[in-house]
Amino acid sequence: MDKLVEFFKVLSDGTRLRILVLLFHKELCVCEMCEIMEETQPKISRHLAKLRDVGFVRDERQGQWIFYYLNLDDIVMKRIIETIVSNKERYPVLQKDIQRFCLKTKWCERKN
Amino acid sequence: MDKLVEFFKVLSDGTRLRILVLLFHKELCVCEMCEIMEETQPKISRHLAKLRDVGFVRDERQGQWIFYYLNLDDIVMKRIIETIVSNKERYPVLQKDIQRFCLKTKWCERKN
DNA sequence: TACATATATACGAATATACGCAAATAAATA
DNA sequence: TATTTATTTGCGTATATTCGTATATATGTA
Repeated sequence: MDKLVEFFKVLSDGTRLRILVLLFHKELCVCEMCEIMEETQPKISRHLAKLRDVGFVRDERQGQWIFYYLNLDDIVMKRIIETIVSNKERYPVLQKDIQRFCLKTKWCERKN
Repeated sequence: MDKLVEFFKVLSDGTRLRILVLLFHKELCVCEMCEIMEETQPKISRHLAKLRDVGFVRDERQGQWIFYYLNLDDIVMKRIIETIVSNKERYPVLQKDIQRFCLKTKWCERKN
């Protein structure tokens, strides 16, 4: 249960919830998240560090950028994120993030 | 999104998660929860107060006892609890609570 | 090498959280 | 009314969380 409680602690911050929902759609580097979420870089970076520390995301440097990937192996946690995403129309902030994500034209270069 | 984040904040404490999972099965009074969860009464009471303050449970006095009911109208929140319950075998603490709940023989008297 | 860009981190301030213990309140009963 | 049982609450303590700002680190490029 501890891991599940830890997961909920992670989700109990709006910034981290938004990050996880975005990474559910696609891997993103820090500056892409800053732009999409309209948040400062240290703020995003700090929350990503927490997410990485508990293993819910993983990072991969590609040149100048560090890309973050959702890393949920747990089926319960995965289903929780899916439930939120499939009800995104009920959460304006999340919906707006996803909209900016979809409308984004300039992406940092992925190697793979 | 705020309400959802608030919900996760509630779930990010093991005691409250256990309470919600129990109340998902049946309404319970404070002393029944104390016995099932093997926790002190002030501890349970304080967490119930938080849950009531944010509206996730409601209370109803019946004589000497105050019974608490799960009060989740939100479909996303409901589904999250359902997901946890239907995977309870993966969470020993929750499973043990439910087991003690099922084996319980003496109940405080319900009026309705 | 010098500089720009991307990312992480240190630090201090403000705030929140959980807990144990003791005491207060409320209802039931002798 | 006095007592017991059920529940809540006040208080002090320890700890955790978030944020902004400034700075450090790492990589790419001129």
